[in-house]
Amino acid sequence: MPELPEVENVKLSLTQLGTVGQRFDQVELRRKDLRVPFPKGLARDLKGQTLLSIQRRAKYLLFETEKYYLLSHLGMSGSWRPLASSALKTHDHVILKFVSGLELVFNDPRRFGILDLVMRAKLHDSRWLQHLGVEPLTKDWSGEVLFKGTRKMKGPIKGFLMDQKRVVGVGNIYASEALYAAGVKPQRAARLVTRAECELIVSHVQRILSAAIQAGGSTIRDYRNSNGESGRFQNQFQVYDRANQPCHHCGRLIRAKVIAGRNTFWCPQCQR
DNA sequence: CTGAGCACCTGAGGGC
DNA sequence: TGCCCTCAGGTGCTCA
Repeated sequence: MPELPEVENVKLSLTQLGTVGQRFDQVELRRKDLRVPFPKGLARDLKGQTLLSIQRRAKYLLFETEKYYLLSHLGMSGSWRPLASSALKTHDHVILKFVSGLELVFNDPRRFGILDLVMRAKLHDSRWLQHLGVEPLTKDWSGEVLFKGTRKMKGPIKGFLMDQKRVVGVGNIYASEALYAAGVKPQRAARLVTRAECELIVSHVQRILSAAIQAGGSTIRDYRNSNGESGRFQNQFQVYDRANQPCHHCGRLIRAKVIAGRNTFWCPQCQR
């Protein structure tokens, strides 16, 4: 489900619910694990902590409290919603209850998500964050950084963009979309991408991620923000999930193939 | 170090 | 209607 724009929108919608400033009360764990076991003492430690902010690092949500960060990764199918008056559903695995009575439910059918609690000082050394690369929407990322980072890389440029150790937040949708916009074939060896193309790729990744954030993210099947709203950026896809449909620019049929382990879409005419 | 393949899990959709 | 197969927005691990 979620790449950077979707996680960013979950962050924004959770904040809009008025969660920040509220004090945690009970935390209900309705099973013992997701991809990994819930940390020991999660419920006990979080109780009484005040939620100071909700941040995003890569595709992780960071719930900041006085002593801890609660890390949440949505995996492929995770979502947060207020319980309000709605009934519990299957795959509702965690309920964060606040003193005010507000309750946030984490639902994740495939259970590829992660929930972890780390001490504030150890946040960036945590097993989940320590290997992460640069944030794409900051000045720390540039054509020069991409160019230098790819010079010895034999693998496809698409795989490099999706590798969270290199640059974070770009997943299968936005990698295909950005490479189309930049005119670079996704299967091209990263080290053969020119300096000028690196500039183009960075600017298009940044433009597309920003536009997708503005559009509320992309909903292919089931993505919803925490207000239950779908994204709208899927209406602007140029290549993703458009195999055998005409390119909006040249009319050639969009091709699809597994590259870097994931189904990948490109225009054989517009991308070289 | 790199890159490929596999594993983790459920549900939707297509073909028969 | 039901069964079987494939595929899905992610990422950590193992192995060569």
